[in-house]
Amino acid sequence: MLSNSSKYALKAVLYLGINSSEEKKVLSKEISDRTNIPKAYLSKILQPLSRHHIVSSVRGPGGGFYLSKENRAVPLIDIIHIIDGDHRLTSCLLSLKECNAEHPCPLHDLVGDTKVRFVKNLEGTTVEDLVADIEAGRSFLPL
Amino acid sequence: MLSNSSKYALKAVLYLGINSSEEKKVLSKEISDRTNIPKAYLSKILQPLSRHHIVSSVRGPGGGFYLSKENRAVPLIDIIHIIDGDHRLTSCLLSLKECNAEHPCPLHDLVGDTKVRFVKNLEGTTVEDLVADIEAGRSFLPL
DNA sequence: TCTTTTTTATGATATTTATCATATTCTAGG
DNA sequence: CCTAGAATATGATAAATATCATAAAAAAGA
Repeated sequence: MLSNSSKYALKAVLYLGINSSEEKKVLSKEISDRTNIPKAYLSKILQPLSRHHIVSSVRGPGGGFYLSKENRAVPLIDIIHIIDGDHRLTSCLLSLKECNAEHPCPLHDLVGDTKVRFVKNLEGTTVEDLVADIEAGRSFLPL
Repeated sequence: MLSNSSKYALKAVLYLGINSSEEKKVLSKEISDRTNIPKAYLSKILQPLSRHHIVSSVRGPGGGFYLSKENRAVPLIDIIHIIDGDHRLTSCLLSLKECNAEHPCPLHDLVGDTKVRFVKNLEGTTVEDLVADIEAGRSFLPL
């Protein structure tokens, strides 16, 4: 469903959503320590996120990672697409190119709209939505 | 979601569902040729399926693989469990051990019951159900 | 401009998954 | 009981993913 890497990406972004701001930047080492994501691996994941403006970063002393207002408005699906590409989530259960609603593979109706709805949820939910849930105690920050 | 191996397993079982019977056994080579599953890899997948009585097999001249009446009544989830284990399908989206409905991770409600329902469908659907769909033209056999 | 702090980039290793190859066991038939 | 046809078992290789390590670039401050 999701690769390890995109799970880590989501965790890291959520950590920044809760613990960072333009004024309070966070070191990758801190994210790594608190979330138990291996340090060097995390760095490799943060790079494309930074390049694609999912997270913000400044280097040098006093630098670090943080989420800007714009970053917080990013839909979750973008994070997954950047890390996993856009095929992994949407492809047919049997990885058949020719499978669709009009010409369904045998498993097609077993997933039915469930996967479609899940993807729609990922498109319609932003980072700040999840941060709000965590801050309201409706879910917990994965550490 | 599903490993390559369990996709192959499902395809192979469906091929047998359509093309085999107690009287008409099928060589692994034929399955491989028709479904484009690599021959040696397919053999490795058929072995645990045979051991767990998901498919039937006899060796020696005139032998091969086939589905018995009992094999056809096997729910799909069994095939996936044998190949992938039972964690891959049911685990939390972020692979968090502590995630559940009362203590949900931030993504929990995005999947919501959709995954639960999918698994229920896999439990409630048998090989013969899918074979019937294919034979009735409601879906196609993946070749 | 030098040093330190931090991200960014690149490359190396390890682990898992997928694939290939071959030897072994079983069974039917001559 | 010998031979050939098949599944079964085991081990080797390749490719993808995850992880580790280090060097380079940028930015701030002295």
